[in-house]
Amino acid sequence: MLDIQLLRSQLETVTEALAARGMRFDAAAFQAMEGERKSLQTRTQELQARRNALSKQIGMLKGKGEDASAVMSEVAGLGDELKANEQALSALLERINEFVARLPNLPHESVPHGADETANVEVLRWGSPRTIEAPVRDHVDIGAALGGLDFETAVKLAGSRFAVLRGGIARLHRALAQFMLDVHTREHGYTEVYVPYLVNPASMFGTGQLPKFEEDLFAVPFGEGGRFFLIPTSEVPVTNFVRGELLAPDALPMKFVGHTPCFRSEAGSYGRDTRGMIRQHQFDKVELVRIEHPERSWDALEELVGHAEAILRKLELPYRKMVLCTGDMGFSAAKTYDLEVWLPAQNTYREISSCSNCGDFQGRRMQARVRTAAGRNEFVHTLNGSGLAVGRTLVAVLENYQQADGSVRVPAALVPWMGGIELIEPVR
RNA sequence: GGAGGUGUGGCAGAGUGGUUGAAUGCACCGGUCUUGAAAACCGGCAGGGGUUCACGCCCCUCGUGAGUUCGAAUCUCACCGCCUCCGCCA
Repeated sequence: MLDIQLLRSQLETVTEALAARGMRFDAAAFQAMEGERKSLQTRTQELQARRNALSKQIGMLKGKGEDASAVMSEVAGLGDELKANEQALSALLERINEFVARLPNLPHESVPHGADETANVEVLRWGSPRTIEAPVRDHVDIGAALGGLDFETAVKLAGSRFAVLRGGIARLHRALAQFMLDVHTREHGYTEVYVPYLVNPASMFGTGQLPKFEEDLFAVPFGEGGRFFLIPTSEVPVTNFVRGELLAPDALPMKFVGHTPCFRSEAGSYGRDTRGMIRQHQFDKVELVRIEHPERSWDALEELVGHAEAILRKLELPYRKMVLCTGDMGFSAAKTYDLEVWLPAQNTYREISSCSNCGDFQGRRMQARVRTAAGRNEFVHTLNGSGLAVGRTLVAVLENYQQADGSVRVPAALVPWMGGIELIEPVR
């Protein structure tokens, strides 16, 4: 959520910044609502002040045993107008709030300008694609040959965009997640967390999925009129740890790593990535989340990306590091690095991690603050990044480590997590 | 599922219709004292918003939302969380 004070005082600057993100911001509509709010609020508060003063008088008079009926009838006359004003004001405030809640975060000054992903900037390329003896097969064929990747059964069980894994590939999938968790906890200082996969609407608001992106989520009705949402990323439950909290300075930074399934409706992505497990309704992800002091968050972002990169390096998977341009960033992000892994079958790099600093955007939505040394309360800065998307890492390993005989080598760093297995062979 | 209790500032904890946004303690900040620290003492200290050049004035907030009342932390209702007991299930 943007600071409404900023909207009031720097309307032009904000409008420009949002335009860079491809967001058409109706400044006139906002100003109209604000003008109305101002007069309505002033009038309402005048009436409230009058009522409070008169009521206080009644109290004093009655305390002294005097007659208060004249004052009482005067204050009674205020009732209708006051009530009407209060209702109009709260309705308007709700409208303004809803309006502001749908505005995305402002890009950091270091973010390149551009309309879409073609304007993203490559800042680093690591590793070189190994030579694979022709023909190069994609993970779907590799998985089918191994008998470990089964989309037909998944369709029977659930539908398209789901997968069933078996044998060595299922094991590989588990090993990858465990490996990532162990590296981040042992080597990068993150605290492992286990969290709910269903969350309430307030949590979804806190990280920015609601109110604007409800169609991307799976909802589960519960109780009378209540509902849960399936998390689209563990960023949601983990970041919301601090919702509504006023934290002591020494409580920060908080560094969490969680492994959860993620659920996305993928509404609007109908023709895209229909083959294989690149884009699924359910996938596992190991997520890094950091709650930071405002002045530390930009350093923290660089660290965080490095932690995600470390996984790719240990697995010896070639990747490149991109800075997303203004037009390609997510709703809550102030700056985002994407890590893209080399997929030989697609002969290109594909996103496997997205690491963002959200600044105070989520902190303000969550009302999560930290008491600074100066005694002021500031909204915390929040960061999150995939470290990594497990399903896509599985795809990357299958494709990059495929061998001519149809088997798949296990990356050396992963062998201990595979119980010593170095080669994935067909399921019997 | 049934019965009862409870939800107040960073924390603990008073407050049951009227000059209470809220006693007190702890924590925190400033000062006195001290070579320094501690202790003691003095002072400050909830958040958000409106208005003002400023001093200030005003409004809202005691889990959330409705309601009663001239006036609600205090009364009523619903919801949410927590605690205890009973039942049921693992």
